[in-house]
Amino acid sequence: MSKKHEEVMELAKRRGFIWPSFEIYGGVAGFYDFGPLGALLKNKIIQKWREFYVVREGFFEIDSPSIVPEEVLKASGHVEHFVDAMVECQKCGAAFRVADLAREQAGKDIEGMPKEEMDRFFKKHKVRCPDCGGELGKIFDFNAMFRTAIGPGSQRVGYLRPETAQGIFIDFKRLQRHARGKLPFGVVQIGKGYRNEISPRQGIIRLREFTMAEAEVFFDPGDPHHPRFSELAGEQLRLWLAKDQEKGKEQLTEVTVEQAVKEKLVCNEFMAYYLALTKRFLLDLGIPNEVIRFREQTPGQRAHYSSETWDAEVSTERFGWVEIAGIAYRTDYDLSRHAQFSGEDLTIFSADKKRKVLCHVVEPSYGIDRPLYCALEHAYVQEKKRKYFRLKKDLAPIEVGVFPLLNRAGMPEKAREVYGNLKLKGFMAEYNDAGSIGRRYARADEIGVPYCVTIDYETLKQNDVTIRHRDTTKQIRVDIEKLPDVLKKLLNDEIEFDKAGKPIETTSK
RNA sequence: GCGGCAGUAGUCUAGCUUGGUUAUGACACGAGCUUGCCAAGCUCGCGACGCGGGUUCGAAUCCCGCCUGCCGCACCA
Repeated sequence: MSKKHEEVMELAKRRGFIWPSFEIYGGVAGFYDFGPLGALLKNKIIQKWREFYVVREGFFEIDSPSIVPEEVLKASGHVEHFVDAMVECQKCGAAFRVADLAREQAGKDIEGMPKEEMDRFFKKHKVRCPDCGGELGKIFDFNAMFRTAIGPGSQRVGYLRPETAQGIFIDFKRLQRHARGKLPFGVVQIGKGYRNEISPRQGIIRLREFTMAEAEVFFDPGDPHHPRFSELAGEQLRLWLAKDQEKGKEQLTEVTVEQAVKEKLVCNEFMAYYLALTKRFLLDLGIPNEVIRFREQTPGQRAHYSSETWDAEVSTERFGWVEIAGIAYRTDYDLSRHAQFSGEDLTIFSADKKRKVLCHVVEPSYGIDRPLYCALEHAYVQEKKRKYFRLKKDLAPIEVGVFPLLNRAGMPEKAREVYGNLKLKGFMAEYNDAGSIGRRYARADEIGVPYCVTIDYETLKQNDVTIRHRDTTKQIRVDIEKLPDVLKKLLNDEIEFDKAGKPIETTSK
């Protein structure tokens, strides 16, 4: 049992980052709420992701429904691959798709049959375990999508989306027009996805409802060159190749992005580019390089739509290597399926306008909840006297704490004034005058507040304040008029702490 | 989903074996006092037996079901 995980979760729970959902009704496994600080943190992670993919990559962001009619997910292959009735052998424990066994042993297609009927059908046809001949257990749904009915009456079948990607593929015709027919172009969607896990157990790592951020990059399969490949070509990647995994070798292959493509370890520039971008994103969340690796999925592990997939994994104390993002080469699978099922022509003109092509897709797909946990775990610091989240400044839910040194001589009033001004300037600030100054610093550290401003006797005389740095507990003095500007520069890493004001010595008891 | 163990204030915890006063303590939190910089101190206060049923005169304590968590198995497209 990992002590760190327990401490991180205890702190996260106590201070309002993460709570089990539906607690007063006993809770439901696989669901977590983000409390006030957790919601702020999550939004900052999402915002950072937007900066990477929407601002810098220039991808279009859309927002489509999370309830999806059945035809879409039939076309995408999810109905076939997600909603399987399963049965387990009671003797050897092997699990099988009910539909497969019925076809093999009774020669009948029972897809869509109610479970009770399937049970009767299995008894009637004496279906046994194909591996050991053992008795089979009760039939159960596994890993199903959440099913629902759209509207009354006819009850059109719908599902809660298992991924946001389909919303993008569905809109392809309008999106490519929005891109004015130019290739490549990318589209992203950030939103909830749903997977009805059988027994989610790893806390926030395996949720039944989770936030995902997905990008679909459309390109001409005849021209798989990323226009800005050179920008990331030199980035180092640590790859765990499928062939090494199959041989049971733990060894990682360290190459540059450029080498990865040249040596055909990664199938094309788009895939390699987004591996590198994913690495940069994780580093930017404060996750150290040593705990990041890219694992190539073996053919058996890959989803039905993918011909090559790399998982970005982060090592955690509690859960080992955790998949944070998947970079999948979806080929033209989705577009061709939707073209086929909808009857729409989804081909477009190639860059040279000489050919009609069906775009290929590379998909960097991220969970948001998992990196949030990883960022917390890797930010958690236990020092002699204090334990706190050393969150990156641009992730900290509260940016600045404002405290009066003492509750007398007009200090609280002055502190509230400073606090009010900082809020007006857009800072996520918190005022606290409870207990002693030391307690306030400790409470602020705990939730990762990078800077604390203290109003003391000097403030009242010379209109300046101290700023305290979370990581070093060092302090500087800064004029109140300059405070917002200095804080902004500090938070943006534009200035060094020691040079942002006059360093001061404090006398502690 | 199967088997084993567990669940007491915001957090940690005593009590459970052997049923019986107003459920223990600490920390945290709030108010007041105090306090010249890193969880100081004093006073007061808030706050819990996971949910439901059963046994019993009486249940935190014994029994059953459910929920949740942990461990193992299975599952994780």
